[in-house]
Amino acid sequence: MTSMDMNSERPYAGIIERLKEAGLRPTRQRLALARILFDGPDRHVTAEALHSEVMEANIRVSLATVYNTLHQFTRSGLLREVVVDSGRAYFDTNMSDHHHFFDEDNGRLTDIAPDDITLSGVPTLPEGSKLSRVDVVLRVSSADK
Amino acid sequence: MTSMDMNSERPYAGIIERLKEAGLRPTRQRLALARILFDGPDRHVTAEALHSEVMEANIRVSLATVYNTLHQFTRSGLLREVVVDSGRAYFDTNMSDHHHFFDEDNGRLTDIAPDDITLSGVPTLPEGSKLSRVDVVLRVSSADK
DNA sequence: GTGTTTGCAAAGTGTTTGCAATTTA
DNA sequence: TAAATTGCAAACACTTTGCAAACAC
Repeated sequence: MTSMDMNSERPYAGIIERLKEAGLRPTRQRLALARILFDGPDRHVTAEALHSEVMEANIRVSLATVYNTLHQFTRSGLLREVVVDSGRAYFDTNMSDHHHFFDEDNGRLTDIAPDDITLSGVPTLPEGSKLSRVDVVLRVSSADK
Repeated sequence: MTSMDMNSERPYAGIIERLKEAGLRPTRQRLALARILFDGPDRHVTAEALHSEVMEANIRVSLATVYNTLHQFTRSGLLREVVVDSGRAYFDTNMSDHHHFFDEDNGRLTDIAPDDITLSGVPTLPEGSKLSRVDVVLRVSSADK
């Protein structure tokens, strides 16, 4: 008995519509990735990690397709990118306004609810520019040994 | 004796001591880079940009040395890295507590004084981790045409 | 002299792209 | 069948590294 009983009859219910709404054909690869990403609680993934995960589920998806899909999902508003590392891209399924802890030792991201932190007095923007987003990252080290 | 004069007679005055204090030999390459970085107002650079700049000054420094030097300076507390792009590293000569505007259209960083923005109510950290830094990035698009 | 630093070129990492083959509608 | 999507392998951008030659003290 697995914990996925409630999904086993119509495993892609909802997800198919979600992809269609985004104008993306519900292909085998996109469905597998979307299911990993959107079935369950919010997640933070890198392309490599998501690729490993989908492979472990015995679904063959190329790494190139994982990259393409992550960007399509981002463009469609299903994901957002979180910049915390100058060497790799992270994606977040939580599209609501919030911030992050980033553990520099293990590369793990954790959400911070917007109520848990307050940012006030946003300064005047440089001439002729418009604010597209505010990112707050609390960098921590886990130093766990 | 003080090293307060920034005139052209002793172009490296101060910088040499600064490198020595950091335990770094004042080589031709390090002096040239340090001068570009620390003579004048605070700056934000990428490795490529700094390399171009030093080359324009007719000082031959390899890109590998620029990378190595940026990291040595960072380790020594002369620079800090600012993470705003998942594809390249930015370095900031301003070591005091402050935040940034990042223009996503032209890759330009601008400092925000800590008084111009207030962050309150930092949440409890995950179990067993310690805060190493708080980064606030206001992403803007210049959309200048 | 001796240990440090440099430059080169090669290697490494993460990511994107061109295009033929495959799949979807 | 027409258009979208995939996978591969090659190309890319940025960064790091091994090592012999050059340099600083």
